[in-house]
Amino acid sequence: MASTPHRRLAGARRARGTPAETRTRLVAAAAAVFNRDGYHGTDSNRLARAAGYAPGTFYKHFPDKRAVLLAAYEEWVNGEWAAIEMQVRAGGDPAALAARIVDLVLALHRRWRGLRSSVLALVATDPIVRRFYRAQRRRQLQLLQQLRAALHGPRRTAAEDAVLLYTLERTCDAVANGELDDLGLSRAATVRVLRTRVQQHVAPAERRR
Amino acid sequence: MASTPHRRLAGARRARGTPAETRTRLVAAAAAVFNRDGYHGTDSNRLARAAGYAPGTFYKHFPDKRAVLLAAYEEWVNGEWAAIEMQVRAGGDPAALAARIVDLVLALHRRWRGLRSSVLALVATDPIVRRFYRAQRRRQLQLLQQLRAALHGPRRTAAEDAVLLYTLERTCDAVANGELDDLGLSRAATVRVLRTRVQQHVAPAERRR
Amino acid sequence: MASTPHRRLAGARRARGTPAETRTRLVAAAAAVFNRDGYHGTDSNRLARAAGYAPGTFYKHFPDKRAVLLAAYEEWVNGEWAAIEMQVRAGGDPAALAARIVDLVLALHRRWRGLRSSVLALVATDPIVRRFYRAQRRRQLQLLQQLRAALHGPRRTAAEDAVLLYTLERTCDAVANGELDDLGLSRAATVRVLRTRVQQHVAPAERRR
Amino acid sequence: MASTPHRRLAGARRARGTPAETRTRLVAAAAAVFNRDGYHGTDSNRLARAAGYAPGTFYKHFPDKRAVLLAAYEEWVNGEWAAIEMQVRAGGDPAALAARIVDLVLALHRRWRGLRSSVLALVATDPIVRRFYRAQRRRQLQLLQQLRAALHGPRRTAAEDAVLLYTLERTCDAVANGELDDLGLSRAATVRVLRTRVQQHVAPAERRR
DNA sequence: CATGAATGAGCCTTCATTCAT
DNA sequence: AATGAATGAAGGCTCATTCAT
Repeated sequence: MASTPHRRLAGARRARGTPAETRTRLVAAAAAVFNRDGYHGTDSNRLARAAGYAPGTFYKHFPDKRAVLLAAYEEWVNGEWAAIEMQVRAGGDPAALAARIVDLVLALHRRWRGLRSSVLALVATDPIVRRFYRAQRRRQLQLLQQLRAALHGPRRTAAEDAVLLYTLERTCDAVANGELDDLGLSRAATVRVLRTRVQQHVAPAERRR
Repeated sequence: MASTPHRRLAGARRARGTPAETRTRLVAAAAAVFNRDGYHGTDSNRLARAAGYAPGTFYKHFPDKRAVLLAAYEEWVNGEWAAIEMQVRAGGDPAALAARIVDLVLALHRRWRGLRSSVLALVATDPIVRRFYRAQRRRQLQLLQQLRAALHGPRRTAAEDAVLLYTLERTCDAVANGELDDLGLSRAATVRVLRTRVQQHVAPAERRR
Repeated sequence: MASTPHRRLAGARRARGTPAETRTRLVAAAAAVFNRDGYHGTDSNRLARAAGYAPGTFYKHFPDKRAVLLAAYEEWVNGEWAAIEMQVRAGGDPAALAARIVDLVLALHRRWRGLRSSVLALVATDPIVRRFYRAQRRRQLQLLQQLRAALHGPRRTAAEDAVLLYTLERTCDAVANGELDDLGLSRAATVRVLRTRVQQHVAPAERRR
Repeated sequence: MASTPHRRLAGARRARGTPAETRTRLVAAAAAVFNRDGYHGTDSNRLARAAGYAPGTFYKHFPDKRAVLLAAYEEWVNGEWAAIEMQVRAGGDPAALAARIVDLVLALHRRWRGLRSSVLALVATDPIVRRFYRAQRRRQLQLLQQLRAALHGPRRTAAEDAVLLYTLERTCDAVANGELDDLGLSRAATVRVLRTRVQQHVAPAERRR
């Protein structure tokens, strides 16, 4: 009874779940913290603590700080695609679908603008983040093509697709960041412009105007 | 051990010019270094040395690192505007002018992509940089309106103007960053799309197609 | 050049004890170093190294350099009080007790003159140190009153108490600093004067002279 | 007329007075700034500017920052002595004289507490300041003896004189610093205690009480 | 698996001092 | 005599990362 006096406490060490669960928690917490404070606005200790772990645990699951950012971003991109695909499968007439997609993208950019900014801040200087980011873009382009095909939309060059994506992304960021409000522009009007752009790009040109 | 703790060898080599000249050198050097290494990739000592000065000199001219970034960015924006206005004054038919402006913006984004990225990296997290950045945007919108007026272009809403600017900016950044090459897209084709967009937005709609 | 700017060799040698132990070591080392070199004669890195730690460790335990000074000073004051109270409890006739207290205070001022000077150097300019310092003084005044009561000493006004404390403190500092030796005065004689002052102030006036 | 185009401006260089005047201005400005901000709270550039000069000028008149402090302090001590001697020469009965001297010392400590603190902050760590400070103390002791002689006061040992000086000085500092107010003690009562001490020490013991 | 004390390179900034003009 | 631009060592503090437990 007194033979293993330390055992009980030592044995009571946290074992809060499988490694996968821990990793998931770390990524989720990191996403939230990056989103709030920015990549350069936190440190890895804070990320670990936000997930309820000690600093060391963080480095058991990620080689470095950048790695969680990438993981969080990947999760985000996957989520965005899944949501868009769900909308596409939900069907509806092209105009309505385009509107729903714009709204969706906008909402996600809004919710995760800080995380997105964190990624962008590294894309310029970090080759690995850059490669990762562009890989996501490639998949995005493919998705757009599939979407157009599904809707029996018009032929578009890859360049046109890319410009549309940039327009959508950048404008959504602007709305999400509050940049438009700041400029005294109407958010609603801008969203309408965006919807039109997406529609015209993606939807079959039924006797336009 | 106390008394006068810093009996340094300090000294001053030369007085290489007026404060204005020094400031100019510091801003120019900072622009180049930020452009190459990114805001978070250098430090104020390096910026000073790049301009040929000691660390202390830096702080005689700027309260902190952010301040040079702002100065460098302001210089850049002014330069861009001046160049665009020069093109506008040079005149020519709208299509050609639009093309020249797109080329110009593209070249400037290409040359200074790192500087631009540095600013963007801070816009998300630093309120002062954000305010500064948006003030520039406001002026940009005004310029665009003037340009359209000068060309007797069509009526556009402010939202449309903004979306055009975002499209132009983001796509130019993408080209400048090499993102397009990376995606296997033709830079020339993309530029052509951009030119068309700008033309249609700004130029009088003479029997379009 | 960016990516991960600080891929350091960082590491941790050992976990040499509980945070409380580390803190204690840091305070003790800081007391010694301040005592030797003065507050403005060292820096936080040196304080950490003196305790056997790296610079970063210091800031895990104190928000800034001033905080250790305060901690070290508090420790010192507590030690002085404890020692005096021990003497009081040891009892003895008032004259002898007064003498022992003066000797004690003197010894402590002698041993820690540099630390005391460090605190005084900040009291004038740093509001936080000032508040702290005066709080200690208040407790000192209370202690003196209790001492007088315990000895059934004469009534004294608070002003008289304060003047006695100042006399004791300042003269002890002078002796401790070697100021008296420097002035060619006899340390023993001065101590005798002090003892008399304290005795007369604190002890019952049995047929004085 | 055009032969010496730069002469006029170059010749118009400031020549605001003799070196002695410049030095005096520098010392006066330094005294004021040290008094307000403390020795470690300003820098030599600020001292020069406060006197209306450029940084370089400062070092034409003083070998280093410490030297002005010493000069300012010396000036202060001389002023205090001169004032006291004036009071002594003004005569009057010993009790009144003692009161006037206490008031005088108090007023000067009050006015220049920051300057005094600056000196004290260095005395502990800087041998040169220490030597200087103690030389002043020696002269002070002599003055006290002369004062006692002039008043036909009682014999006192040098140790007693020193303790009186310390009491006077430290208590005046406390009053000047606001320490007493802070402790909830009456300034007037404390001053009365001080006056009595000085009187008893210096004045002939006419049937005391 | 998790902990968290410890690390130390390095960033930002200050300021006593110099020297060419 | 005065100037003031320039200096650069060093101080305060951070944070990505490690490793003994």
